Amino acid sequence: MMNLFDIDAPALSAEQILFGWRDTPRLVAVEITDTEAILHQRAPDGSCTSWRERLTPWLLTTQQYTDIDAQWKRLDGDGFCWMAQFGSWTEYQSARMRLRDMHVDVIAYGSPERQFLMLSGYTLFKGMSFDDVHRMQVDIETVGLNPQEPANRILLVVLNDNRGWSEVIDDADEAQMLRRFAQLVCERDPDVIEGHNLYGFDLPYLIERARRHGLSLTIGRSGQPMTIGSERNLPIGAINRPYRPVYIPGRHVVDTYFAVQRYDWAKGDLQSYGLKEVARAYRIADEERVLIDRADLGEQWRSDPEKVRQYALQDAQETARLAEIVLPTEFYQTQMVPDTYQHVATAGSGEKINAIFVRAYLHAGYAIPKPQPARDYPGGYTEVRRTGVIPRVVKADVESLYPSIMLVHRIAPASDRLGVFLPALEELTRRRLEAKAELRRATDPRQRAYWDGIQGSFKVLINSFYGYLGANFPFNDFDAAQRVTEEGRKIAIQLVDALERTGSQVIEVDTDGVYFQPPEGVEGQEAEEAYVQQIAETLPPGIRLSFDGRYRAMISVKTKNYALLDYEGNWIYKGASLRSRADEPYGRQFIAEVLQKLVEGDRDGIARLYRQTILRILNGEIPIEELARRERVTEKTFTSENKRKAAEAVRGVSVGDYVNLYQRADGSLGMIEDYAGDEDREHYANKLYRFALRLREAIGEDFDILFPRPEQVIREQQQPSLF
DNA sequence: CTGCGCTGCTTACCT
DNA sequence: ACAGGTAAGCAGCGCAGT
Repeated sequence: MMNLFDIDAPALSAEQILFGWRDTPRLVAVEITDTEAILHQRAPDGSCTSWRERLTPWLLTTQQYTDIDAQWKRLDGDGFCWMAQFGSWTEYQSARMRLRDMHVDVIAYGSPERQFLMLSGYTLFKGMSFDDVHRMQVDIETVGLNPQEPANRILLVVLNDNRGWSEVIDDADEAQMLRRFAQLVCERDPDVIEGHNLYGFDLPYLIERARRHGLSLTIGRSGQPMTIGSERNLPIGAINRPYRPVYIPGRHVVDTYFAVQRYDWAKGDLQSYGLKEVARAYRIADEERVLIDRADLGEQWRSDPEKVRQYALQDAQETARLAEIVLPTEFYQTQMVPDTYQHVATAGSGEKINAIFVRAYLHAGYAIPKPQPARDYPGGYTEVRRTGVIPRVVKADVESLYPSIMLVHRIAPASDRLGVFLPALEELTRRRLEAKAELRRATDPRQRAYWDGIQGSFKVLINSFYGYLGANFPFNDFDAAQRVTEEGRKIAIQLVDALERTGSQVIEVDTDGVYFQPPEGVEGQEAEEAYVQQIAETLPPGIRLSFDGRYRAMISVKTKNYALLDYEGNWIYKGASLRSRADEPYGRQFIAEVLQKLVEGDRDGIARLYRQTILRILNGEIPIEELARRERVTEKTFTSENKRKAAEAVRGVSVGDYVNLYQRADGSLGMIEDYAGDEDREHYANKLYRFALRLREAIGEDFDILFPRPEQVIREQQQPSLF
């Protein structure tokens, strides 16, 4: 048996820190028994081989607990400096329970796959591209939404894979269908199961219907059943969504419904995450898409089963194309992170970096430090210098500002005794530049997709190194994080000075980017790029400034709130006050129209639009969908005093869902599904005024003339002779 | 009693 | 369980003025 600590482990190279020290290529799964790990390897011809290795579950504590039966090892350093190793997963779990009852500090990962990969130095998918693994899409169509309702049977199951195979399973006998489903999955033996809302619908539905027939869906790689795990949280940027994962031992279950939300988080392009809408937005919908209203699927199935089959197959194929957009980043990260693809696709980026660090520390026999307690520290530099309509605007930004600062100034956590932080960041940066160069060279679409996936997986990790410093992780360091932002602010100010010294008008600076109007004489893209290059040369070594866009006009409203009009006539809105998805559509529409007229200089048009909109609201001419606001139902919705009215309206809606609420004339809130012609028109007229107020700084002195209070608009309307 | 400004809490956005 | 900064909405409070 391998013993990591009795011999001096050789120091890891930067590549080994990032990818693990085992070169074994093409591992597609690690499957766990009580005492063993089964490793599955897929050869280029598609055939699979497997072998077994010993599993030694482990946990870390800050002191030795001799009454816990384990092999205890002292790690070098402070913090979590004792490692307990166990002969089986059962023994590990009972020890973990005991330590939990003792309320002692412990690092104990609940996933045996992760534990095995961390200690062994293997990672999955080495040397493989996204399409090399065997991916299967699953989609089911049912009579209803509740599988417990006896009549709500599964009508059909569609299976599709990336080897050009598909099958639609339907049968008058539901049990027979379920058996066929399990048989086909086992025969085809996929590595990855993909689906849209798999965790929330298809897989739990299959499990429940099988249970009703006394069947167990044994579709694991070695014939184990599919199971539902306990509730976890999916980090989607700053918010968390509770969900219950489904596990199929030896395969990776990935849900494109979750993946697309993570993918869209920073972009915010999508209004809805339903498969049809997403497929349309990403232009991957079938050209001859069959559409069916799911409410009467049972009826459709009776009258035109072929149409339903076609519809379901298109769903599965669209899911496959969606996966190719939203999942490669997570797939290629799995080549680095000691965890399964399924976990990588649902873990936060800080957690992934942490797993890489901890793996390297344990390999060296080093202890894992305790995290520093949280404290606040200042962040990026933000300033608005001009508001209103500004023509001929250029955007320049510093590429990878914080990672560059960490590399140039050698800023790393003080607790990083082994020195993995900067080498890992350096290696990621170097490899990303390489991948981007390959991407530029490649012409074959598959090659391009591969290099783009690779560089994207590096980018996400690179951008998370700074955030890691200021979060609750073992190697956090708030002093280091503060030095990074301090240096960033200096550079931003230096940039502004250089621009203004050379005759530019700076409009807005935010952290690492600046919008400005270049000096007279700098006309056209070529001249603008040369000018940015000239400014770039005034910045410190290792800090790269680049041209990042040019606009016919910018309407600067408030910090982090502005609209851009490009030279093709497209608008880009930035900031919550201009583009919040929560805002009432009529207000967003109003703001968009005002901005358009503002850039055209049509002030009279703005005044007319405002008055007409108020009158349309008061006359009930605006549909309720335009008046309602979108809200996310959270735990807080039901516990916070601020949300009392909303809580009453959304009773029965589950946490995590979005609802559309409108205000009734009696002041209460209602869901638009229950709309009864009782909206509070006065409230919506006043709200329009508040939308206008958001643009006050951009409008300037005319504001009160263009936007009188709604009461006054009404008075003028009643005395038309005065207007 | 009403209206106003303030605080605290929450969400949604930007880099 | 990557970060801080900004805008905006709502409820509740105290205060001033009626």
